[in-house]
Formats: sequence, C-alpha cells, structure tokens
Amino acid sequence: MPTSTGYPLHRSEIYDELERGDLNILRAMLPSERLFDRGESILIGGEPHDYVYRIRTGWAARVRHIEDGRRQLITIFLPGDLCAVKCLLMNRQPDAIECVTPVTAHFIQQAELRTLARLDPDVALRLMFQLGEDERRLHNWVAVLGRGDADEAMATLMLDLRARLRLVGLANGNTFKLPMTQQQIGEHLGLTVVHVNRVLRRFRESGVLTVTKSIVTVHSSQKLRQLASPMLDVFEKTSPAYNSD
Amino acid sequence: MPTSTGYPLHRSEIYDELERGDLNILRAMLPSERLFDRGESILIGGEPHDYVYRIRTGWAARVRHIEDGRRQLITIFLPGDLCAVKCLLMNRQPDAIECVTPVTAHFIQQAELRTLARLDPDVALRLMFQLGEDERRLHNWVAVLGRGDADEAMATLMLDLRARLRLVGLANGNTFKLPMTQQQIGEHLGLTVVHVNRVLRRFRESGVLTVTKSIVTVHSSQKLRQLASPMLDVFEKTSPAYNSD
DNA sequence: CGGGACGTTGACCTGGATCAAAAATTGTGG
DNA sequence: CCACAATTTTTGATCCAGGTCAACGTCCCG
Repeated sequence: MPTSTGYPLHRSEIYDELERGDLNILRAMLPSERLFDRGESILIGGEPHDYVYRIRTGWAARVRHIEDGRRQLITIFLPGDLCAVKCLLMNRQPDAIECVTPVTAHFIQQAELRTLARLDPDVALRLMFQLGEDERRLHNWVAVLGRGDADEAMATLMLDLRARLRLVGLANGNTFKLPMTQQQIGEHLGLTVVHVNRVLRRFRESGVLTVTKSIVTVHSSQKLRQLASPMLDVFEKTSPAYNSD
Repeated sequence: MPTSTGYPLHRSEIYDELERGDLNILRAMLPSERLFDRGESILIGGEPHDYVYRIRTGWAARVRHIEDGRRQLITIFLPGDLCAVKCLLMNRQPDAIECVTPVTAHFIQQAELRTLARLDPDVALRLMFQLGEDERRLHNWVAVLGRGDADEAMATLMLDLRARLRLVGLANGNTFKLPMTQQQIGEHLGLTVVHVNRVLRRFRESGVLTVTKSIVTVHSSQKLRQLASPMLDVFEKTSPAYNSD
C-alpha cells in the first residue's frame, strides 16, 4: 500500500525533497501505532494536543461542533493522510478530529517533529506541502459550499473520494467503500439527512451511481463528472484519477 | 503600521522564531514594491506564478471563477497578509487573486524565498505558520458556509474583519472601512446581492450596524456578537480583538 | 427477538433565489 | 461645476431548493 496520497500539483523541482521528507517522517513514526474506535476522538476541540498522526487504515474527519448541536465535517481524512499538522503551530484549535470508522494511525510527538523539521529542510518542506495541499482542498470545498447546489456538492464529493482512494489503492474501477452514514454525508455537504437521501435516490434513478451497504457503485462516470463539472478545478478536470473510468 | 496580522493562537514556544522569520521575510521583500489597480489580478487562476506577496495597503481576495459565471471569494487578504504562499509548492492552482481596491504589495521571487526557507528554519516556520493560519480561517469559513444562515454569516464576517483590521491598526472603536460591494460580500458569503442587501437592512433596522459609503458603523457589538456567536470558535469567543467594544 | 441505529418516503413550510425596476452614488469628460 | 453613463444599492413580487416534521421500513447486534 502506498504511504501517502501523492503530491498533486506539486512543483516538479521539489519532488525529490518531498519524497525524502515523507520517508523521514514515516520512519520517525513507524515504531508507534495506535488504534481508535469508530466514533472516538483522536483529538478534542479546544484542547491542546501533542501528537501528529498519519492514518494507516480507516477514515477520520475534522469536525466542528456548534453549540446548538449543528455539526460540520470540515475535512475527511483517508489512509495516508497526515493529520493534526496544524497543531504543530497552534496551541489549541477549535475542531475535533473524530473517527468515522475504526482507525489505526502512526503518530509522533510534535516537539520531536518540530525538531526534525528544524534539522531537516526536506521534512519542513513535506509538512509545508501537507498544509498547502489541505488548503487546496479547503478552497475547493468553500467553493462547493458557497456556490454549489446539492447535486453538484454530492457529485463532487463522490468524485473526490474516488480519486483519493484510487491514489492509495483503495478503489479501482467503479466501486469503492464509503463508510459514512447519510447523516455524516449531510454534515459534510451542509445538507440534511433527508435531502442527502433524496439526492442519492435521484442519482440512483438517473443511473449515475448507487450506494448500498456502504458501497458506492458508479454506473456512469460520465454523468457523474458532468454533474460535478462546475465545481471541479482546472487540475481536477485533467487529472487521470478523476477522469479514468 | 504593524507588519503582520499577528500570530493568533500560536504556540508560545515558537514566538521568537516566528518573529525572526517574519522580519527576515519582510527584509528580503522590502526593496520591491508593486502597485495594482482595483480589479486587477495579482495572479491568474490556472497559470503558474513566480512570486509571493505581502500586501502593504489595500484589500485583495482569492477568487474562484466557475465556468457559468458564478464566483466565490474564498479568502479576503488585508494589509499585512502574505499571499500566494501556496504557490511555493504547487506549480499551478485554480484560483485567481484579485484586488478589491488598489493594492500596493511587496513581493519576492519564489525560488529566492524557498532558498531562504531552506537556509533559515525560522523563515520556514513562519511560512508554515502562515499556511496553518490560512487553514484555520478556512475551517471557520467552511463551518459558516456549511451550517450558518445568512444573518450568522454576515455577522461573523463583520466581526472577523473588524478584529483583523484592529490587529493591523486599521480599525478602532466601532468603525471601519469596508471597500467591498454588496455583490462581492454576497460572493464571499454564498448569497445573492439582493439578499445581502436585505440582511444589511435588517441589521440597520435592528440597531446592529450600518453600512454607508463603504464605512461600517457597529451600533451594538453585543448584538453583533450574539448573532455571530454560533459560528465563532472557542478562540474567537475569548479574543480581545473580537470582544472589546 | 427486541431495541437502537440507519435509511426511506410523504406532506408541508420557509429562507433565500430570481426577476424586474427604480433610486442613489460614483466616476468622467467637457 | 454640471450632465450623463455606469455602477451600486434598494425594494417589491413571486418562486423553488432544500428544510422540517412525522412516520415507517430495514438492518444489525446482543
């Protein structure tokens, strides 16, 4: 299994440094491993935290809890993703990171990683790249939430998950595992469960894709891309991970 | 005028490094300065770009152009902000950065800044911190767009702008300059101009704040905070920049 | 085999969009 | 300083995507 989700859009002149940095981080983390249950919090909003993680198996999410019970899943973490990098720099941060499924993760003490970054510019660059890549995804998601309608948002999410899972070898062809409840999908898309359900029904009825028992089957990549198209950025429109069927 | 928007939430153990890094970046940029007109693009979506900027005066925004004419203002850049840091790492990126007002900015060649970061871990840390801080704001904004209603979004924006302007000495008391059209505000909040106008009218009529000729006058910080409250993160709820009247 | 998630569907409601048009403001050249 | 055009703000009337409420079906696990 690949160790990272790749370096989409990276500047080619820094590829070698990124690879070395990635390897060095992975090496420093390898001895450690921790198991989290489904629903367990890897870190809790508002509290300081001392570790940085790399998800090995399972899905997690950055979750914003709003006082009146509303929730927003801000980011989905898949295997290979580094998470809580931001905590290297901030002494606390408002969001929790919660496990969508059981999760196994390698981890490293922040202080140690900071030292590593200080001694090894490749590591610093790799961390910077992770932050940049997270930012890129967030930019996309802001555009989706701000300007997309429900169909566009759902289609974009599905394409994005499929592409990312392909990069780490967890999806091939037209099928992938989606271990999120419709409630959680709604909390990520800014929709209610009820509406998520209706959108999925329409997708099913119009032959776009089917979700059964946490398995997504894409029946028409072409239709799916067409639905998501306005929300895809220039890069995604030409990336093989998005476009191959 | 302060040179940066501060290091909200930074880990205290890295403060000195951040300050040194900031100064070193500023020093490397100082000889350069460029003027942009209102509406001009600092960088164009989809194209590679070679510079990193620090806004000295004026407002800019990261803008996502959707093919059918929809637009999303993803982030607002104020004086003191570094922008296009992400381009250090990515060879192209989908968004434009456009000037909301005339802008003067210092700049530096990316290659030079990368070298600087490589030689000086303080600079690398400062850049990393900028990425982390951008991410924090984006997380907030995802929550606002995903879960907030129009009043909450508007109130949150106003509080946020006031707090950030205060940090760089461009707002004091209850008044600040807001050089965005209602159209642009809508493109940032995910609303139509028409609805932005109605929300502002309600705010005016209920004694929250008034916007006249690009000047915002907050009549009741308390009411404004109350409206925004669900969208504010733990940090913002206790920050003096948000809470002092 | 009973209870608690989770998914599905229908009936109805509402926040914000859309369409259209008028008023106010800003900028521009003479 | 004024006239005129372009941009921005404001308001009203109407519509609809998605929310809310309520119920029922289904799957799983102890």
